[in-house]
Amino acid sequence: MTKAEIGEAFKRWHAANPTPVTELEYGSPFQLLVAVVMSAQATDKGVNIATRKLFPVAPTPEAMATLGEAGITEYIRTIGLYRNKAKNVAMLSRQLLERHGGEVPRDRESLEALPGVGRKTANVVLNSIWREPVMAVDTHIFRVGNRMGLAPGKDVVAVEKALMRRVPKDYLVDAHHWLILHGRYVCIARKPKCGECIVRDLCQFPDKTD
DNA sequence: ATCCCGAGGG
DNA sequence: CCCTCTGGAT
Repeated sequence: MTKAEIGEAFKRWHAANPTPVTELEYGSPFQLLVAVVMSAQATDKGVNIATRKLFPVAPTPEAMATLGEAGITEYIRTIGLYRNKAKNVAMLSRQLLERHGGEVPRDRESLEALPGVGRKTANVVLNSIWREPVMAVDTHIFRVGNRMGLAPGKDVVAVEKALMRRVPKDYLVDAHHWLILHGRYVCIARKPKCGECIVRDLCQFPDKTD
């Protein structure tokens, strides 16, 4: 895609959805952090079903640490990788209390030092809570970036760098959510709905049969 | 490179 | 049945 085509694509996504937000349900930065950790290789819908019961019981790092790994497990058994996630969320809550006064740190270094938090999750927190211009590249964005020719790359870091370089500055903060939603509902992994795609004419691989 | 790991869709 | 879902740690 050319620079002009990329600008046009984001212009359309912006027009269709001016203020995109995550579909994860949360009531505080802490809850967003926990929800994102739990969303690894799982659907937002599935995470929301679990957190709707978990967050009222454990809305804060204090309550979550008290609930503990075993307690958390009972609420998230229906989510994939639940053993790792329960352990990470319990440890992460204790670490927030011990090192950060129970607050979610704003810098990437501190975030990535938390158990279960890697580059992608740290970027989601920085972007969703403080609207910082960073790109969290997940399974959807990696696929869309490569499939469209928007941001080709062999690994997620390569795609992240390509997006940071190619997405127009004015659209960078919201680009994460537009790309996620596009990947989730239109540019689906198995069978992309090219017939419903608003950027089809800008894409390098539109499905001609659709 | 491998493991973790349930639910939903096709 | 197989693939996918807002990955991270080893």
